[in-house]
Amino acid sequence: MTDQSTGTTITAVERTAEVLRAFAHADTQTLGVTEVAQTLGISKAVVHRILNSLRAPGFIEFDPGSRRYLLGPTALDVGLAFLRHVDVRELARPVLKELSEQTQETATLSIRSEWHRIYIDQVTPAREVKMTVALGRSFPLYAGSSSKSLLAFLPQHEIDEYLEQTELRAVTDLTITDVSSLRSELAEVRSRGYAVSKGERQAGAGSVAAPVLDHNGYPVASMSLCGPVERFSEESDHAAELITAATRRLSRQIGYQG
Amino acid sequence: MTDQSTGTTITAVERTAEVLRAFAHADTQTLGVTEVAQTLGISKAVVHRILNSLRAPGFIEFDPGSRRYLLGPTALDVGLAFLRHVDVRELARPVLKELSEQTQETATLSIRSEWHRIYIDQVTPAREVKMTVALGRSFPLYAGSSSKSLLAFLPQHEIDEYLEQTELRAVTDLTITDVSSLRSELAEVRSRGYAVSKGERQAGAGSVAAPVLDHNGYPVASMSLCGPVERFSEESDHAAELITAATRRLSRQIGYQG
DNA sequence: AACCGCCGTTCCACTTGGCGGAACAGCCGT
DNA sequence: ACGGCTGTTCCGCCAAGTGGAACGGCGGTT
Repeated sequence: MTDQSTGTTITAVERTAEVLRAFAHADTQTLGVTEVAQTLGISKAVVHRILNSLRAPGFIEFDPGSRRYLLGPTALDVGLAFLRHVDVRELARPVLKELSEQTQETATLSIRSEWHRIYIDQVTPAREVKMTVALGRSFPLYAGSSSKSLLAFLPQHEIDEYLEQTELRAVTDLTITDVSSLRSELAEVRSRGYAVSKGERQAGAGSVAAPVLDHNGYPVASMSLCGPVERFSEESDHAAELITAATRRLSRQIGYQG
Repeated sequence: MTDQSTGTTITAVERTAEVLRAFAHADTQTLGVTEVAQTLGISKAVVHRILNSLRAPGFIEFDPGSRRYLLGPTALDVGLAFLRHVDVRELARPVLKELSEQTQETATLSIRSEWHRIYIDQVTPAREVKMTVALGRSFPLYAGSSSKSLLAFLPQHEIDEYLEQTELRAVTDLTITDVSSLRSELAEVRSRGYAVSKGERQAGAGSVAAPVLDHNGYPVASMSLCGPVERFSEESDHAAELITAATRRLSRQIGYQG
């Protein structure tokens, strides 16, 4: 996807886009002609004509009570059409590649499936000692950084439900198996924005993971960087930085507004 | 709100709106210039310029792989801005009036508040023997058609959680107080699309209710028609028809796509 | 490899559609 | 009633937008 356009543009169309964006970014539901004109630095007459042109197709409505304008339901149609087509795996692919190259570690993408977590993609570095994960294989939602980064950002009642119904069986010697310790760890993950694991899911494996959040702030995926645990002592701060920046970018792309 | 515009319009702006709508209504994520031009009956050169103009502000993106265009994240921004300001009570008001006039019964609007249901609006007919409800008063989420129509359409795990923690105390002699009977009733409500109550919440009161679903398919409100139970024996099929049509319309207005 | 059809992109002459300043009409507060 | 502010309309002007056609690239077929 490229957003650099090189061809001819139409000023009236560009102004239309700016008018719609003004409504998207406004604190108030309604905007007046004069207000929009001042914000965008174009004449009232032009703004009025643009708004008028957007009324019949339903992008804009006029409130005669306040004599101001607001977004109409077609705005929502178009927005939801965008959502229907978002495929997080496709969006994440180039990001995984970039992360793996930058760190020379394995980058993974996981999603939640019911009360489990599944790896759905990975990019491994061109190096001999590295981690690889089994795509499609399911792991418990409490063990490892990818799991924790998903679990931590679920709505509280879903976390509670999960912790209530799940017996925290050790996956490795280092897995957190005590509920109140896990709750503390989840609070830490939320506060930091990313999760760290050193041998909790896979003995000898270190990893850093952060969630990809959707427009509802719901964690729809988790991205991680992982490798042999020795390498992760030195790299973990840098990896954390990269992974949070990458997931933040992806989150925005799928509509997250936090 | 009025969508009949009477002032001057700009052709380029109108075409922009049509281009965006073409993407919203397309079955495929991507559309080509030629395709859009044919659908809308305008020249390829114009379509190309419109799409190009919408790229920098993020409404449209170009996929160099397929050489086709798709909606960009600004489309979602604008759509979500519409959602931020939707007031279901305001949207529902004219519909409540219409329903009450058509049936000569009381039309109500309820929302869920935690594990309760609250009446937030009503329109009563000009007739002496009629129901009125206490706005703002809270009722259990299992008793009465409005409650059942909200509960039935919650995600399964929320239903389970509610039924697990709630003691089904009788509100009237006819209230369902047995969990498995209520589960059957909820399945019936989901299958039918509406709920019926005869004396379950209020002795002597009959009602038909259906949920208003948002863009996630989540029940954000419930609309009902209610009156003395004798009148509801004869009217209930007709009322069900009206209430489901009305809630379907409202649901679509707030982004429901089922 | 050459050819063809199709597509997105660019070009350019033409004309009318879009522009913007200013006037108008309506609304609200004093 | 008056004044200020807003949304709406008017109208002369010209450049912005138009659309047909050519161009360049891609993929499939022979």
